[in-house]
Amino acid sequence: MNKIAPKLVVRRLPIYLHILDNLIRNDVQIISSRELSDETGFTAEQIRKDLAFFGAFGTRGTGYNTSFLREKILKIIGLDDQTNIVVVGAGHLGIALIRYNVTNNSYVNVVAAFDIDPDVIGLKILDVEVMPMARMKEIAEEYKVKVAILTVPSEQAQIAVEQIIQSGINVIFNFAPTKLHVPEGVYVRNANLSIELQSLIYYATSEKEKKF
Amino acid sequence: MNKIAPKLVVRRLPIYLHILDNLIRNDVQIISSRELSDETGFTAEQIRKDLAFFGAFGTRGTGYNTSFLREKILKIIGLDDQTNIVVVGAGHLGIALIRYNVTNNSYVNVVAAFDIDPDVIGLKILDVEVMPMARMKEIAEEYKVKVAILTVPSEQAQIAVEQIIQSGINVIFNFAPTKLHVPEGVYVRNANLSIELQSLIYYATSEKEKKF
DNA sequence: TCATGTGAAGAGCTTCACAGCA
DNA sequence: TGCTGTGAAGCTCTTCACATGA
Repeated sequence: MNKIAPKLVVRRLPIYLHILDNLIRNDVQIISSRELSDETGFTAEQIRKDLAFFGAFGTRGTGYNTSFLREKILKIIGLDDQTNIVVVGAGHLGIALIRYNVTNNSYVNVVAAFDIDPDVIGLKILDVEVMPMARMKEIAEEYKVKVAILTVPSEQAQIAVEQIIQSGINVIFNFAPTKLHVPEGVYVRNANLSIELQSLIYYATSEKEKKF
Repeated sequence: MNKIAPKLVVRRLPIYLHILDNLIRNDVQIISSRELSDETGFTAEQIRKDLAFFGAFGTRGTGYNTSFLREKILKIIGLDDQTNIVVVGAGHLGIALIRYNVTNNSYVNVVAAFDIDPDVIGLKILDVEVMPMARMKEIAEEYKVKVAILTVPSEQAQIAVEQIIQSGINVIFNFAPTKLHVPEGVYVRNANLSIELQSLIYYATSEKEKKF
C-alpha cells in the first residue's frame, strides 16, 4: 500500500460500513457489489474499485462476506476501537451535534465540549460536560482525542483553532463560516451549512428565471 | 449560456458571495482574483474560471467590482429576493438549524417547521412555528417554498420525502442517514454528519497504525 | 503594466469492458 | 456460470501558460 487513497473513496467507506452494520444485524452474510449498488445508489463498478483499492476483499462468483468486509473497513478508516472526539463551542449547533451524534453514531464518542462562556461551562448535555477551553489539552491527552468539531462563531474560530492544535488534535470538522488557517499536517473539513444551503437554491430555480 | 454549470463551481459561488458581502460592508469596491484567492484558499485561476463560466464580470488590469459581482452571483444562484425554505423534523438538529440559519444567513428564510409529534407542534423557535405535516403543502404554496431541510429519523425519511414532493418542493437538503428515493427532477443533497465524521477519522490515524 | 479570460495540458475520479478466479 | 478485480477509455475539474484588453 503506497498510493494515497482518493478522498472521495474515503468519504464513501463509512457509507458502506453503515450498510454492512445493518446487514450483519439482519444475519446477512454475503453481499454482492450489485446489491450494495442498490442500497447506496453508487454503481457496482465504483464500489468494487473503491474496495479493491485497499485489497481483494471479495470472493469471485460469490460476493463479499459482510463481517469480514466490515472489519477491513474499520481498520482502513482507523475505527478499530472507540474513537474519542471533542466539540469546541457549546452553542445551539454544538449542543445539537452532541445529542445527534450520540444517538446516531456508535463508532465515535464525544468526551467533552469546550466554551468560553461561563454561563454554559459546567452544563451537561446527556453525559457530555461543557468545560473551559483551558482544559482542552488535558482532556485531549487523557482520551487520545485527534478530532474536534468546531462550532464557535466566526470571530472566535481562529483563536479556537490555535488551542485545538496546541492540544494535539490534528483534524478539524469546521462548522464556522470562515476559512481556518492551519499548519501543514492539520486536516480541516468545512461544513458550512448556510453556504451549502445557498448553493442548493441554484438547483431550485429554473434557468429561465436567471439572467446574467 | 447553454453549457451546464459544473456542480463544484455552483458550490463555490456562495463562498464568493459571503466574501463580497464583507468587502462591501467595508467599502471595498474592487477585488482581484489574487485577493479572493487569499480569502478563500482556492487558486486565483480557479476563481477566474469559475466566474468566467457565467460571463466576463471583471476588468482587465483592475479586478472585479464588488457590488457588480455580488449582483451577478445573486442572479446566477437565484437569490434575487428572499428565498423561503422549510424544515421538516423539529428535533434537536432541526431546531438547532433553525436558530443557526436565522443568525447566519441573510439570504434564506425559514418560514415554518413541520413534525408529526403533537408535543412539539405549536412550539415556536425564534419566530418559526412548528406545524403538523398536513399543512406543508399550503405553506409551501403560500411562500413559494422550493427547498426543504430534512431532519427526521431515518425510518420516517422516505414518508416525509413523499409529502415534501407533493408540496411542490423540488430540492431536499437531507440530514437523515439514509438514501432517499426521489423521482426525476427532484434534487437531493446529503449531509450525513455521522458519516462525514467517520470519514474524517481516516485522516487522524497514521498509516502505520492501519493494517488491512 | 497588470489582472482578466481562455485554450491546452494535467490530475483525479468514474465508467466500460473483460480477464480472472471460485 | 457468476461476480470480483482491473487496465483502458472517458469524463470532470484544476492548473498552466499566455493572449487579450483596460
